[in-house]
Amino acid sequence: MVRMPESPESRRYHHGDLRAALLTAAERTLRDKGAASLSLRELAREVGVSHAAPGRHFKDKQALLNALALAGYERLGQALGAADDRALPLERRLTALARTYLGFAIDNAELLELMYARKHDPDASEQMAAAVEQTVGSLERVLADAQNRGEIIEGDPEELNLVTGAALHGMAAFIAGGWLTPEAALAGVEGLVHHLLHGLKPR
Amino acid sequence: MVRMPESPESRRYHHGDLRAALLTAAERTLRDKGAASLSLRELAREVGVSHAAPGRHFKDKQALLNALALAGYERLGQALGAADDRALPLERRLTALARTYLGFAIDNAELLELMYARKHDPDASEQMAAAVEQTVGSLERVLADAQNRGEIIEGDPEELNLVTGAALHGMAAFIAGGWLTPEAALAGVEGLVHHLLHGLKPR
DNA sequence: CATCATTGTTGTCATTGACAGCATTGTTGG
DNA sequence: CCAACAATGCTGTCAATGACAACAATGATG
Repeated sequence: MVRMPESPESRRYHHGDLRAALLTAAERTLRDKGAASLSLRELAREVGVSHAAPGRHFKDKQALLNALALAGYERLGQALGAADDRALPLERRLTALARTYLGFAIDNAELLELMYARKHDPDASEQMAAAVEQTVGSLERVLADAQNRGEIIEGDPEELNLVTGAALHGMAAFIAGGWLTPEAALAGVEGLVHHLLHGLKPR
Repeated sequence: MVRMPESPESRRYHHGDLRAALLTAAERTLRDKGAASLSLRELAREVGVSHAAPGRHFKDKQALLNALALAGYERLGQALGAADDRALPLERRLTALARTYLGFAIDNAELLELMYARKHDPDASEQMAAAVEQTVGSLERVLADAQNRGEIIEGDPEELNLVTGAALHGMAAFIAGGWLTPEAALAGVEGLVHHLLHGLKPR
């Protein structure tokens, strides 16, 4: 009396792609109910497996979160890469990049918070580092190009990356943290980039 | 065999100032072992009270975290206020402010992360909002003064606050998140402020 | 000093993450 | 074709935790 499939496709002993299913469910829960109320057992229930099944795919809860964050960075990196049009004039190019980043922050506030909150597993961070690099790389590329073209000042690229990155990151954090509404954020992008490029001092 | 004080002053039925003791212990734990491993019961043990005692002072765990964050904002706000010298020329004044903020981020990385991660209790946020306002206020004051003196461009103050605030916040987040070492951060402050004021475009 | 609000205490519950041991399935080499 | 064997799931169990209820000691107040 054990083998009694309740619906055609459910109840296979092997789920097929549990890992992916868990990640998907996790991200949905994250979006709906926040990172706090993310429980492995709850996920298992949602996906329809036993409470210990997730353990086969994620060593512990942190591993699940790491995977989630990694996926986030990959999507963000890809979005940024796709949004970067080298043909655009600097200010518009940067604005487009910023808009994309902030858009991601708006649509994935909770996820972004997760991504920021690294609990550096020294091994998981290899992949992570690569993913992060790809997101940061987009910005670096824009600035490097601009520097090569003489559109922005010379000087240590690291420093320029830092300023620009910090400003973008700060905005995104404002959004993710709820200090800034999506509307206000998007409305401010243009000004943000402008002021970054032109400075606050009168010319 | 119940009433047997193990040391002179310990073991009073009423702790005297449990609330404060809990907050202190919590902050220490936060600093040492991170926000994740912060348990009410553990705190109770450290302070030497029963596992349910904290419940008298904090409705639930989140309330404790809120109180912690609030205290953080108060300290930060005070530090910023104290560091702001209206007599200083703009760039130095701003740099001093930034240094103070980043210093706080360095010394209280975990706490800062807590402060960013608001779970808006609509009531607790009144006090919180006031505390936040005080920290943000420092920056606003500097920029408003500068604008009055014609040292920076005119235009919507909100927008200027946003850019500057985002850049500072971003740096602090980099520190709190471990992407930036304290040394690198402090070394970059000067450049950050400079680039903010003067812009990235050549003059 | 009798009453009552504060503040602690013990006891209990459901939930959770982690792990151990076993069961089922899929795969691979003989 | 099938006998290992690896992967992947399952059930059972544990200790820790947050939350709550009922009760006890203390302190404040009229």
